[in-house]
Amino acid sequence: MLDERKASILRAVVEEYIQTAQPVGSGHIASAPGVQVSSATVRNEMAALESDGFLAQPHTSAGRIPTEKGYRYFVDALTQPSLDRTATQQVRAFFDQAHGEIEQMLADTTRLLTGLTDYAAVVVGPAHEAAAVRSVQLVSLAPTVVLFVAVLGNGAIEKRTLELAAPADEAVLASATAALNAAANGHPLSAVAAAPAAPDPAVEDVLAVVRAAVVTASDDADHVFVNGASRMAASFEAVETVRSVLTILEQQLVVVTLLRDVVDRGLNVAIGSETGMQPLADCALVVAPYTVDGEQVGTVGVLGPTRMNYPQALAAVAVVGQRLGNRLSEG
Amino acid sequence: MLDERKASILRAVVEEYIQTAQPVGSGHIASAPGVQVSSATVRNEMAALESDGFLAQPHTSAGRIPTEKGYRYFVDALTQPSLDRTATQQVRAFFDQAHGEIEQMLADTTRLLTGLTDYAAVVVGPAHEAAAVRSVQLVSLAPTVVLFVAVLGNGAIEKRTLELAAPADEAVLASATAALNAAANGHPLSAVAAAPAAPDPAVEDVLAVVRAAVVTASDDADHVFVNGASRMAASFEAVETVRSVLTILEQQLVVVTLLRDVVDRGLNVAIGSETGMQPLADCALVVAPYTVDGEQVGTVGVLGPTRMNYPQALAAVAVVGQRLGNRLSEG
DNA sequence: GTTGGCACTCGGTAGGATCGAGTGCCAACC
DNA sequence: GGTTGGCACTCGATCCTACCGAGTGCCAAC
Repeated sequence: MLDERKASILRAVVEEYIQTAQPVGSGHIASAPGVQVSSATVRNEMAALESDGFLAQPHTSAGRIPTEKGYRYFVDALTQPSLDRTATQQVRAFFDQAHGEIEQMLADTTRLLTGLTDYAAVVVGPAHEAAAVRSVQLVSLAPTVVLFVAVLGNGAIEKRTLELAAPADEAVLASATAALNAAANGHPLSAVAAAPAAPDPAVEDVLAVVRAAVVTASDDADHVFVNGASRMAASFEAVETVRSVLTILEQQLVVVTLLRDVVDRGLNVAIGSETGMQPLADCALVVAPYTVDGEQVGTVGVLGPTRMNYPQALAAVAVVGQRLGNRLSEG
Repeated sequence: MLDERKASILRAVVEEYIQTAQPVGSGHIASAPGVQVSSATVRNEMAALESDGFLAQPHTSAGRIPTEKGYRYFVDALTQPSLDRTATQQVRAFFDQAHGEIEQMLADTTRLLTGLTDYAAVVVGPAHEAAAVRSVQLVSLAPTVVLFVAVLGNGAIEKRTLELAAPADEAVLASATAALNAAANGHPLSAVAAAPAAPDPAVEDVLAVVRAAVVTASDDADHVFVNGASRMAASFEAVETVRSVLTILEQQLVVVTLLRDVVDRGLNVAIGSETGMQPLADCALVVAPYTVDGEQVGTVGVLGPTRMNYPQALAAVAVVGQRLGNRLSEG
């Protein structure tokens, strides 16, 4: 698409702009290592890159800045980037000591990612729908209030508060619990809905409530972890931009959908309008799905300005996603 | 402390400044309702208020802005403020339809508060330490990995992943579970640690691990819910201020401590340096503890700029805290 | 095709004038 | 004696102008 020289000039512009946030002129590029032509030639090439839509000029007598298309080309042309030594060590250390609750671990993973990249990090956890149920229990909280608790194979817990029409005594709850365990154990949570009708009407009443409660899907939002939103404030000059981006990050459901969309499109980077969200026009999103036991169950990602350090972010996200998947597969 | 006229001038300045964010001059005050003196008199009074430390001048020929001391006086002089009709309705509607998981409800409460006030909202949930255990269960996740799950009386769940030295079979876990239930049922979680030694060494091995795991206090951070951080970006001009405030809000442990400190000092408003946190110098925090069954178990609050709408924020926080306590007491 | 040269553009900065909101002070007033 | 109108003064904000310089596009020469 682009000849070798145009490509390397584009790369130099992107790299310089990422670093300085200033429009870059032909002079800087000409004196950059790897470009052995005069600034006049660079100017010609830059003019061509501009008319091809890779670069833009804020105003006539300024340098060039990359367009979304320019960033896109730059990213696509990247060779598989790798993390530097200390970062690799940091990731290794993190996953070596990681333990305990899966939620805690996912939350800590966002912290790891913000630490590595200095951008906002997002981790979408495994949907509970898929995990096998290990144990189900009904616990009475008040005469007509019962808590349904399901322990899933990955250590997550799914619970629902149930309101019963009539009080249920311990014996009823116990036999309902037994029936639910029989139906669900080893199966996904939805199997609870298939629990067979119980002969005892009191027990059946309880089972009916449980069946109904289980089909209302657990909120996706339960499984999103966001960290480092404050880093957005360091990425943008305009407080209004910061506000609108933060507003997006606060809507967990939107965040999940966003990541899912990007992953489904087979991308690992979404730049500006590629995110499909107008408030993220000045942002770029780098994502990587992770797999547990060979199955893609979640996503890790970072959100930063379009002028983000793509090589570093890509490497960090890829490595963390990989490691997280491994860690969850053993756990 | 201040004579009637000074007080009403100070009040007028604070109200005007809260609304406009501009230094307010004597002219505006003189033409304000409730002040029946000329601007010259107002000037004299304002000069006095300044030398008493209630007002400050950004520069010589500008109007006055309130100091922390000025805000403090204003807040202390407030008569118990009340919410307007629509807001009251909103709160009532919210708590009427509130149901389900306690965590979900607390999270939704932060949304209610940001909606009411347009400031960042914080809710600290009841500590799990105090709640009575309703049920305890050990669930095997992997040969040497067991999940300890305790259901608490308020519907919350406390869980710990345990690593056993040796695999434990179902029978061992069942009898350990029984022993734990006997020890803990109806008592706070810490009672688990007092479970008597079991005769069977295999069971006792498991119990030992559980006892050890339970004493490591569950993280306070589990119980903090923050919402509306994006509103901070609307409150400040300087992106750097926004960043530092967001950084604070991201550290859940810091937020809990902050609220706790303020409540412990018996305050319901902490202005600027009263928060004790340098990055919050331009912020004010309005808090209210809430009680469940007569006992103070948590806190709700909003964080905004020092020039926040104190009457509204105080009313919202008070009402929401009250209602939340009631709701949790019945639940 | 590449390069040095050159006229041109235009944002950014600095200096200067002006404006006006607001002040402090003072003399006059009730 | 407290209050008030008047007045000189201050100083940030705004606007204008000049100027600088980084950067451009174009062209003729290599």
